Amino acid sequence: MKKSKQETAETHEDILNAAALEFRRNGIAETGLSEVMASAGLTHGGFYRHFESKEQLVAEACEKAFATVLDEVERRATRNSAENTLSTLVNGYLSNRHRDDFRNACPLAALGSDLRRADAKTRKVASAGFDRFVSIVEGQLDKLPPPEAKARATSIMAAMVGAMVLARIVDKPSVSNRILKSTRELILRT
Amino acid sequence: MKKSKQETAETHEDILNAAALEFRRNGIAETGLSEVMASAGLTHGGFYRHFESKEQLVAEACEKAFATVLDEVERRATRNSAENTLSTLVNGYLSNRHRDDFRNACPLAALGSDLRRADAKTRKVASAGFDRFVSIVEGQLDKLPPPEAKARATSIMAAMVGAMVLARIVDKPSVSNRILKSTRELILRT
DNA sequence: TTGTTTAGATGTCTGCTATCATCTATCCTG
DNA sequence: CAGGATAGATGATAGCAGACATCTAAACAA
Repeated sequence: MKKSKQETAETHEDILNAAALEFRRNGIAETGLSEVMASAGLTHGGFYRHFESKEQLVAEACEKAFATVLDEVERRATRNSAENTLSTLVNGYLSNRHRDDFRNACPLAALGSDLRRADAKTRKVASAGFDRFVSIVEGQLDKLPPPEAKARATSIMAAMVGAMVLARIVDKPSVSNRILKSTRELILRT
Repeated sequence: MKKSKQETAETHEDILNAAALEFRRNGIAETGLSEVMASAGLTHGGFYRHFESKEQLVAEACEKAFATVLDEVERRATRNSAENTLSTLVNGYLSNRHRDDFRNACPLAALGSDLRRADAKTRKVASAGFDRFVSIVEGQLDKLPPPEAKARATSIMAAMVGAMVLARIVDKPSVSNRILKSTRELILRT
């Protein structure tokens, strides 16, 4: 049942995409390898032809998730630079859709406390993802001089991630919506 | 090896304190019951004399952690009401000590993505803890009228939790410190 | 004091996990 | 086209998890 090189590469991507989704939705420790493989349409046995350990899968899946999400955010941020894209970015991040749909969810918010406990390689990936996210936000703050812009972008990221984490914990939809709304206001007030 | 009623109650508290610490430090799914019991100075067998399931332990341990942390925050917030206690509260939360020591860590930041996946009872406890935390912050915003104060307090909580989550993920201490500092500034700028 | 209750220790059970061995059918190289 | 290489399926293994049965010594009620 050997597959061609291209098919193998596609399978590798399938596994990564499945893992990136399942980890964000159900947590890293809570997601078994069989679950990931089944979600990719495979059985558990072929896993070690593609990855040497679960830790490596975690690192690669996080990298994939960051790349996908940040490419999309960057694309929308740089599309029409004349508009006020900061509010577009913030309103997109702090939206009900982002809260409820994990297919393009930010790994920082979806895996917050899991990433802290991950191995060094995964934390490196997460740190790089955070840095890139800050840079994108910073690019929307052209009114501020660079040193202040970086600090400001950093604090905006913190507020957005925290709001999303809390909005998903809380069990009353009205409170969840209030968290998102008030944080949009905190960030975007003039 | 039966113990007196008072000793039994003390043991129950010991288990709760051990669980509250281990869950925050290592995660809920990552912490086994034997680990909790050993941390409380016991063996795994006696567990079901005190709790009917791990889920119940999680709920009670979260409640305990919230109560301990919020009592302390409230105590410091209401001590000298003449001072600017908002900055005291924010600087205390967004401190290196809070980031590095899990013994009195805020469960919202330490268990962020774990709480979202917890059972209904635990999420209810977490939601109540969040509400109480917001009320305490709101009490420090006496310059604002009530409706705005609640929204503002909510966004401050989001920023603090997100900053703490990120400060623990990132692998460079300088970046971690920058996250805490810039978020203090975002919240406390006039 | 005597008999009952029970906190906690020891040990077991079932199920799930990550990891690996083996097998087979297909790809790819020579 | 022949033969080695390999993607993925099947199956096994070892370890750990939560949950529970049993045992015992001590607390308590009579």
